[in-house]
Amino acid sequence: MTLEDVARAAGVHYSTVSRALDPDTARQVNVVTRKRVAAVAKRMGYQKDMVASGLKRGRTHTVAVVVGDLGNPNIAPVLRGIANRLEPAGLMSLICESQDDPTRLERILNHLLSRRVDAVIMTGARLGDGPKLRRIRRQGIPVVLAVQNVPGIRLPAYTNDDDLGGELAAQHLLSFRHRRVAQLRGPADIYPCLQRAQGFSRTIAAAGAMEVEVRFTAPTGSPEEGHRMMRQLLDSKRALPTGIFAHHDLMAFGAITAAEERGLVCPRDVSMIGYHDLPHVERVIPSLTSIHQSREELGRLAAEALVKMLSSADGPPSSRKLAPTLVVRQSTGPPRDFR
Amino acid sequence: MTLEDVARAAGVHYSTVSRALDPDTARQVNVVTRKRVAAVAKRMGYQKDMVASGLKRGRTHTVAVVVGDLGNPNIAPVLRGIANRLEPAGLMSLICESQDDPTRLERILNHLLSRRVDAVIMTGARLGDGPKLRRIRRQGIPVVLAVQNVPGIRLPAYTNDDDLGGELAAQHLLSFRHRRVAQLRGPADIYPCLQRAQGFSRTIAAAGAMEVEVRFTAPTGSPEEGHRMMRQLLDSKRALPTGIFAHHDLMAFGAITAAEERGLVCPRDVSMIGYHDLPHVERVIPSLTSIHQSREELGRLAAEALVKMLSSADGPPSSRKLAPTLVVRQSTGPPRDFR
DNA sequence: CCAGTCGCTGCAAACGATTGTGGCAGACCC
DNA sequence: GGGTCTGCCACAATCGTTTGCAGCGACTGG
Repeated sequence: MTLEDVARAAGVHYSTVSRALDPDTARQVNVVTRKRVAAVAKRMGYQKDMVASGLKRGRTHTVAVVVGDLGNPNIAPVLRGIANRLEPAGLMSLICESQDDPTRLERILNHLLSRRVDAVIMTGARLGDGPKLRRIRRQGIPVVLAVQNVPGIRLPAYTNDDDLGGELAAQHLLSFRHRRVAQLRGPADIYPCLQRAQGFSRTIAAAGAMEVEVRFTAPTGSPEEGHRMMRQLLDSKRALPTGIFAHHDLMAFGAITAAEERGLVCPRDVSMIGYHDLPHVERVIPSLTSIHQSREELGRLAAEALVKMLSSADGPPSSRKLAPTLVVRQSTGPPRDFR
Repeated sequence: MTLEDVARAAGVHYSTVSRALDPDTARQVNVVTRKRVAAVAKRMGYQKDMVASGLKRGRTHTVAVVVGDLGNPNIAPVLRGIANRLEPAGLMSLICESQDDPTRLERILNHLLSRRVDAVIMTGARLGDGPKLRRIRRQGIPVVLAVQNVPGIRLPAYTNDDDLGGELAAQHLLSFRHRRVAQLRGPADIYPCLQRAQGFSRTIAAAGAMEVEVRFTAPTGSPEEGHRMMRQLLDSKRALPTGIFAHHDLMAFGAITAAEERGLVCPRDVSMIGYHDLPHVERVIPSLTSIHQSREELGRLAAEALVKMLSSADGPPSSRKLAPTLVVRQSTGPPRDFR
């Protein structure tokens, strides 16, 4: 079922059919032929071949969405935000998982070039990914970052303000008069984690409180890692911090478990604050104080920016940082001394 | 950067380059020219245009994955299973969200035809979707179902055995000697929910126990719906069941809350068993007894089947049903009379 | 030595759409 | 009435690959 079939049935040349069916060129063909062609096309169930169209026009109407880890439950809402915003623009998302592996990412990006995607949304950028992304950009393909930013990169980015998130966590602990705190850090090559750490440390230092350094950073945000890091704190000869900021809710869970194994009770003996406000953390025991941030909105903004970049020639849209909020629940409270 | 550019640089005709670079035809060209061409292509960074190739060959190397609701946290692992299995076959997944709307689904499927996708994985099939899917199938495009099956459809399906899941839930309650039970049902046009209900009711009836009918089914599996349905049970003049099977963990949460609002304690006054074994339900209070089923594996199987259908001409691969398992936690126990 | 074969490569026609160009009417102006 | 303009449509080239076919040496067997 091609243009030619329709043309034959309608008694016109196939180029006329092409023009008649494309809203942008439809006015070039007489209204009566246009109607006739449209009717015939509809009756025959003609559907334009997007592949052929893509070859000729150089537009595939496809946006690649690169995800670090599809197992991460935080990512689904972002994908949804992206897909929903892309759809009215006639675009679709091609999903690829880099599995947080630079070599894989490199291979994937090459493949995407070969597929002639119109644009790329990078949701799992790590610190070393800048050059790779710039290479894509230089090929004339718009690239935007979502969720995770990379410092020093000149690409539109739609992220949460993780520095502020760290600050909120610190302020919350300070408000309970914690004077000795620590943080369980996420991966060192993820910029948001660095920012959380920075916002937290800065605020703690400014208040003259004491931050106990934890040497290691977690390679992933799993409960096991949280458990391991908390054990390290518990096993060290230093006095235990009374307030702890985990860079991930799951790490907070693991840390709480580790504390409980030593007979410590949260929040009586140690306050714990998580990050991400995962669904249902309000029902865990103790319900987790956490930092809430948007996900679907981030995807929507990133897609929005891309649609703009694809349709207009003016400069790249500006980045945006969304403010996270603190959700206070049962896992934080005043330190023992103040009860 | 096209075949022609490479050909010029290598001093051969571009058709020779095409043959030299395709492993399937490479043996048609002399080994020394082949090496030279390969070297030149590599040096120039040539990448074949998949769009043009797709037009000529009629293969886009793209598989559409239709998802009912991207907000559902259960879906991400399925996508991961799909993507991981597709990747080594050189395929990529194009994601589309039907938002559980038949009209939208229709539009999406048409669009997919226009994009000439190689195959379709349908993860969110509802009861009325059979004809639409058959239409795609008739166009020669392989279709497989994942997660949600549809009765009477002759398509390979990779699902969990929800009838068995219902049976397990019933057996568990019976093992505690519950004699009066009820279920909070999920959407009526989702086959897995029907099967859960059927497996549950059958097992309860066979044991001679009593199932209290709840008239309504939930349009979604949200906590609010669970709350609403539980309230209905509590408000009815009939004696309250001692064991309740919710078709979704979130509905179980809502139901527990509703019970607590009436001063009932779970599991002392009423046992609650959920479905899906969502991440972290082991930490909620009370930790939820639930039915665990696979997700990533389902995606992997569906993708596997598609790859087979695309590469070989023999009949459709056979469907598979994975057995769920019961995970016993704190939200279930013996009814009060037996303590 | 010649016909037949074989290995290699070039030629050109597709795939299905888009789009610049040109031609043919009819309308219009003076 | 001749010239110009305008509206409408057909023609054909093009996007970058794939692939059947043909040509052309070289080799081989009789």
